[in-house]
Amino acid sequence: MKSKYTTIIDIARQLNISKSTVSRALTGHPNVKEHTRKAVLELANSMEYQRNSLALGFSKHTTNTIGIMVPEFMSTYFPSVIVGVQDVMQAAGYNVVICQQNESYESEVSNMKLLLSYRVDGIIVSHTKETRNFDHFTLAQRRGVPLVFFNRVPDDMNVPNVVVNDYEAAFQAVEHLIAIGRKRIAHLAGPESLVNTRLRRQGYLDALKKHDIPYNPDLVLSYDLTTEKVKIYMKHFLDLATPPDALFAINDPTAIAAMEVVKAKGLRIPEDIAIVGFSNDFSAQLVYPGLTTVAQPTADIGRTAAEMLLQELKAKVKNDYSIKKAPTVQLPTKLIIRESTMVKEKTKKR
Amino acid sequence: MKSKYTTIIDIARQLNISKSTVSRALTGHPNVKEHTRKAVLELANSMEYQRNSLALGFSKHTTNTIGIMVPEFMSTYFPSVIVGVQDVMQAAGYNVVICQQNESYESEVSNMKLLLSYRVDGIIVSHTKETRNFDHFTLAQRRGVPLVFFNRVPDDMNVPNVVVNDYEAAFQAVEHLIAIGRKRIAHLAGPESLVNTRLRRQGYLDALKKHDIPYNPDLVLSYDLTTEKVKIYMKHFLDLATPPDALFAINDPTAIAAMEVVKAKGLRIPEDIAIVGFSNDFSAQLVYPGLTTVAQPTADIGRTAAEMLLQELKAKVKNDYSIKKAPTVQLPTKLIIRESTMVKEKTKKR
DNA sequence: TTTTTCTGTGGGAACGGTTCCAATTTTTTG
DNA sequence: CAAAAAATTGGAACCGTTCCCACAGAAAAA
Repeated sequence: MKSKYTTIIDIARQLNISKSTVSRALTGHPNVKEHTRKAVLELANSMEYQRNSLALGFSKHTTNTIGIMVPEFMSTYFPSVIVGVQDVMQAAGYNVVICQQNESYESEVSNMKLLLSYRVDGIIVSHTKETRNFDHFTLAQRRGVPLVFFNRVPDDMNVPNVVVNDYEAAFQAVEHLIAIGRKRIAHLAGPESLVNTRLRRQGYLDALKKHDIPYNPDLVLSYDLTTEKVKIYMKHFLDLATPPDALFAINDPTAIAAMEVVKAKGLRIPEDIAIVGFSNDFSAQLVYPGLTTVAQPTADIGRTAAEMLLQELKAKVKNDYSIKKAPTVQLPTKLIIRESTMVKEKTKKR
Repeated sequence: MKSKYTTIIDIARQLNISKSTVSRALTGHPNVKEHTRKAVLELANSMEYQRNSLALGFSKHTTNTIGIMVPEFMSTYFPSVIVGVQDVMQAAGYNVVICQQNESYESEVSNMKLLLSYRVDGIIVSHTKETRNFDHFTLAQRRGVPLVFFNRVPDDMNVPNVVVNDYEAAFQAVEHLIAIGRKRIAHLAGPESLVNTRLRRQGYLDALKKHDIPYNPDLVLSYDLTTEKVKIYMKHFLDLATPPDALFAINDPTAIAAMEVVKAKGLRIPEDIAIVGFSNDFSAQLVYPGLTTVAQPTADIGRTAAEMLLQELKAKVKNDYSIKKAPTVQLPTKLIIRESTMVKEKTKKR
């Protein structure tokens, strides 16, 4: 069955010239007579010719396409990183294909293989919460496909990455809670597998220490980020003999789910319990009361990751395989204070 | 420069057999001696062989990959449709690549060409708000690449699609506003280019008519869905001599932006103005007060679209090109009533 | 034993494009 | 006007895989 796509051979036959010439005319090679080029371009246009990227990538060993793999996109974090990536990549003449893992390690491995089998030129990644084995990533490296990580970065891979200072941001967030007079600060942490979890918890611990607040293990719980579970953990916190007067949550969905539980119990935010989240998801400003949270420059993260990948791609072409420390870029965060931690001045004045 | 990828030829050479046999062993062709197959699979494994999808697609004229194009993914609507699509497609052994248009017509055309140049087997689409010309879609059809639309469907293309009954849903939403006693119901509509806009407005108009509420053109505005503009339009509504006592918004982001304006003006929701949105975005339950809205079965929409595409792909293989009316599937919506339209019983009782 | 039917394997074309090299044509130069 | 140089074109190899065809050897049937 003849394919319905026009090929350069079709064009060549019609014009009675060789396919080499057609190819040259279409790719803008200088050595084609103006007359010929015009004829080719016109016919190509009228036949709706469209280059076959499969054949091209196959023959050139490069596809001008990069992949981006994200663990999920139900929060606004990853989508807006992606927008930043596309921004830079499109300007550089690259195509971007997006893969979404649904937080499943298995999907991650198969998406990785998919991208490699399509011979993408490079990949930008944030791994799933389940990922503990990084072989599928080193495989890409062995194949000479540059990787750039963001947000969730494997500990022991020497790979370029762009992150925020999770430690510092968490430290500041907790200090803010202390500054408004809270002493029993709970922390709902993420899964141990994520660097972010560990760094943010360390920030939490060190902020407590700096202000001579003893660390209470009862007030720290790790969980797997499935927000249904937040109900259980928050109930646990609130049922303690002396319940916490503040919560630092690993991210905004967690914080928001926690708020539901607090409100359902008839407690007031922030009077009874102040709450801080992380990432400044779109919904953080919508919930009632507005959620104090650490803003991340998502689009910038995407743009920076894309630029780093372009660097890698350029270095690769130049065969610059010098083994050096992979670069890490750290972008600034900003604590956004909203009602969930706002001491009401009015109440005091009256 | 030798590629770093293992090929079947590498394997054939090492085992001193022909590449045909290697190919057969790897693809599970029956005519291979068990002994040979085992040797091939083992060596392939240890050499980390990974089939070259470019070569495969190129040679077989089919890629086992479908594309999905969405206008944006900052709201939760499209991401959750995508999850539904992936669900079905992965089970059917297809890969899914995602393209995002940022509501730009130009991106839509170039993403379409990208997908076609990669010879995807089919495409699921929701077009941008800017799209008025559908040539890039008919091009795909001429190439024999089946399309399935959802949510935003071109008017005059005979193409399979899955939608909700926008008319009916809007009708119900407005009737609900009338039921709680509202008479001056404003409508912030979307751009004229979208079918959804026209259907929902018709639902709005007919609900008014049914309840003998005269149509007031001052209370209906079309806008381009850039939420910054909502401020202008809402101010206009609220500054009318007799301002509206209810708002039916084209979608949830619009409704939520409108709520901001209303609250900033010191008016109460729903007492002064009741508000209804559309789609039941994740944020609809988070805003204060909770937003009444029309829930769409997003994951089902994705799954259904995927199943329809699989049908098309199957029909295509069987060379079943009978020209018939393309199927339309309509999925049910559900009006979710929250505080933004909830008459407070308590207040009455007291 | 001879013929027929399977099995397993190898060889080579095909897919659509790029690219290098050689051949041809055109232009320039002496 | 011939020779040299430059411009333009054609031919063929190549990329990795599938798949059809041919063929050898083994097993089954005659």
